[in-house]
Amino acid sequence: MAKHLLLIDGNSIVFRAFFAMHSQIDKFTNQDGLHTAAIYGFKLMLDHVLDSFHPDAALVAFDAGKVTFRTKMYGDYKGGRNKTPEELTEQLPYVRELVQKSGLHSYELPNYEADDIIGTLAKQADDAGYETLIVTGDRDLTQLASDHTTVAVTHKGVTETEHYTPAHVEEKLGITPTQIIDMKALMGDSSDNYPGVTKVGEKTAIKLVKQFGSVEGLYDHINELKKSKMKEHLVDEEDIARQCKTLATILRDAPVKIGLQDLSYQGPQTEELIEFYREMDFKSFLKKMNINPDDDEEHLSTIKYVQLSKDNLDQLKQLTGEVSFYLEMPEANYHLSPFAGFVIGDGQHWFVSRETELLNQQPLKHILESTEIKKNVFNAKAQIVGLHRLGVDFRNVDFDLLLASYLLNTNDNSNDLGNVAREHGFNDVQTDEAVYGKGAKRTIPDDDQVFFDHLVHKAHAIDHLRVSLFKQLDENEQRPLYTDIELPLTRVLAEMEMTGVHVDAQTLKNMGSKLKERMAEIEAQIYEEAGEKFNINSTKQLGHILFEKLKLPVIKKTKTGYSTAVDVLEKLAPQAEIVEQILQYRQISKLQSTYITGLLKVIHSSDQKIHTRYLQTLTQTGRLSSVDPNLQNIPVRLPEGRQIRRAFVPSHEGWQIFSSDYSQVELRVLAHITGDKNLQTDFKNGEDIHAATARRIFHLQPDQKIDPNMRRRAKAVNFGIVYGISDYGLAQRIHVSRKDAHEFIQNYFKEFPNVKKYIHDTVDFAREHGYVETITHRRRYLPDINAKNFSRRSFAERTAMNTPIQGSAADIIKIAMIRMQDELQKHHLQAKMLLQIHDELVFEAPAEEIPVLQKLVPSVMDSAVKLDVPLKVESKFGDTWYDLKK
DNA sequence: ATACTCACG
DNA sequence: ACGTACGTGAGTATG
Repeated sequence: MAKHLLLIDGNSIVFRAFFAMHSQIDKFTNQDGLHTAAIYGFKLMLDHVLDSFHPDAALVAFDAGKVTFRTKMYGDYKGGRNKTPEELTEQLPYVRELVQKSGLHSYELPNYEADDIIGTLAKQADDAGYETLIVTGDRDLTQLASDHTTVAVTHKGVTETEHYTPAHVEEKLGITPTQIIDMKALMGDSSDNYPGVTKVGEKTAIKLVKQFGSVEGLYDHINELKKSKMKEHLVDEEDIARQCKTLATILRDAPVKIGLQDLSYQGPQTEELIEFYREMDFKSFLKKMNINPDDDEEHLSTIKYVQLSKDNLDQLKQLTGEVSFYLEMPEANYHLSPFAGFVIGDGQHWFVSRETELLNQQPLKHILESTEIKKNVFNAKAQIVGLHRLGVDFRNVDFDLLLASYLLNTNDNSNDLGNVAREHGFNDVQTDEAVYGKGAKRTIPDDDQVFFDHLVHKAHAIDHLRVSLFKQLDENEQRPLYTDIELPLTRVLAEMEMTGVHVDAQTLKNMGSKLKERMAEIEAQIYEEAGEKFNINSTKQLGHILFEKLKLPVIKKTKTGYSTAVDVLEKLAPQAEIVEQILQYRQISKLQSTYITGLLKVIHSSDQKIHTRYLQTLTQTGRLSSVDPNLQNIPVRLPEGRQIRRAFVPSHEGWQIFSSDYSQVELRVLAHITGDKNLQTDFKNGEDIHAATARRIFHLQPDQKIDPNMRRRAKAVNFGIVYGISDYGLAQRIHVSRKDAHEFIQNYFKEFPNVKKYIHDTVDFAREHGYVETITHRRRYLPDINAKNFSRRSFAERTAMNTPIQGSAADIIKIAMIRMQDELQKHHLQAKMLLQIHDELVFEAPAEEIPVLQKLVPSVMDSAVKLDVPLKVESKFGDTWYDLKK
């Protein structure tokens, strides 16, 4: 068998590792304050590579210094680069140490780059019949790919790589690996700072290389090119092109003083590595080696506690001030989870028990229900629901660690108390995973000591973090958001979840059997057309049938094969009958699996209701989400799917479903926060906003009729503005040319100049402060806003403009929900709020209350906040969620 | 576990 | 020239 050689581009991997983890740079420091993210990332990459590639020989090549033969030849080579940050340079010696202790050789050569060392040794290896793997963060090295040399380029982090073989290069660029040199010579390289030929980019470069084979071939036949600007540039800049080719060429014969025989890989020096990991604080690697990372480190603190039973409950009478409380429910779904135990205490005295029946006994029940005694918790909604199931009405939550942490930073959030505490610099508590295990092995420990100790540390963490998180909320001007919106909302959501929505199982079952018949018919037709049976749900098998057997044109690819998504199939539908049938099959199978069997599974047998959970601390924008099941995506757009809503019925005879929704709330928010006079005028005049937009951007006369197609386009532009527009995206959506789409957008900005200004200002604000805000000071941090990578940065820019809009709309409905719940109580209504679907509230109520709701609900919703434009609310009601009528 | 597809606002 | 709209959750296939 051929020998295997591993060549690693040391500097480029270190750079990649450093910047991949840059957002968490301060988390990766060891006890001496040394930054370790790059070392850590390098080690991750190393493990990952050695897992699948078992080298007989291995080398990590480093750059020897700034000066190389290339800089001597071309002074600006790699010029203009930012200075390497100190946090990175300090890590380089340790990376070398890691390399050596991991059993790999390292090498550098004055005057040459790591690339040249790799190119030279890869050539020697090819000649000697080795199989070689090159690992790098630098795409330039793909020019080294050959039949026996694969180049793995790191993708996102450092462990995800894209493997370049000559075939892969051919597929991606349509040229051979060595022609990459010619391509780069013509197009230049901005990061290495050499220019290439003026106005020649990747597309043109590839075209020329394909046509002439190489830079030399091009200039031999330059006369064959038609007269053009491009030709002039090529002729004028021949010298530049030839020089760039030299710069772009990785040497295959650098004067390296080592050979393949010097590179044998013997595996890691385990003892020394362990010592090194300890020094670096790499606990996860030590754990992988089954070594306790804490052996010579501090343990968690010892906290004293008292175990409660029915005989010593009286001791709790000493708790009269503020308490921290934690009821442990091992399963995520707190509507159903068993109870494992609880802890309560005031920071001085802690009490624990597995006997959750005690919670319903005095004086414990009194403390939990008291509106005098403040409670500190982690995830108040779960605690309210859990305690409700135990017969306790949990009141007066003051501090919710999870909720406060989410408001401070939506990015680094976790549902685990241990993780959240760590985010805030408090390490004296373990994660549930560390104590209970994960996956199938997850279990509450039998050992009282272990279990109670964990509970007490959790309560202690809550108690400890209270002051500092409140302080941070104050500093961010987020205290009212927490106190007046999110915390009261928690109780409203808990009540909605506990109320649940009544779903008629028989209706679903009847629909299910009809769908099943229809599905069998379509399935038979599909097999007929295809000439064989196959799994229609398998995109792989379906791709094979459509694109290989039936030879339909490939419109779009995914990273693993052919795309068979709706937009693709719709384009193919005219060409083959089978495609339409597949679309139908998909539609029905989605309804069947997600909405018929899916919903049937989650109807509680006790009350015939579905009790979803709203996640209040998940989305990046401040919206809610809904799980187990998701009741925010019940079909409505297509008539077939809409039928599902027939199963959503009131829970009492003679009651009705009532629903109110905000009309165009996001665009109204846009009109408000941009202060754009034209947009505000259109809303104040009560215009059909998409029609009004069409009138403006297509310059129609006041008396001119708006054809539906114009309105449709204007609507798409409005959506685009809210989402962070691009001409390409808009063009795709409304099937016009990119040029036309561009013009629509330009017209829009001319007509609504303050919208344009807002977009600019918001992105600017984000660049300067690193976050954006909604009208209630809800924050979203955008670490990528200054990213070097174009697409990451663009994405951050789009979210910068979208988040204040989507997030403010979320703020508004949250305020409305809190007031709504109050009003229902104040008016002694039996009506219950059941669902929130982003801009819509769904209720059930006795028929006689419907007229009351018709006035009350819209008035509460449209006055939730005062904007510079009116908020418009529309209501409907009916016997089921399907039958809603105005 | 990850990718793909598709349901909603 | 880059790579496309923003925010979610769930079911199925497959490595």
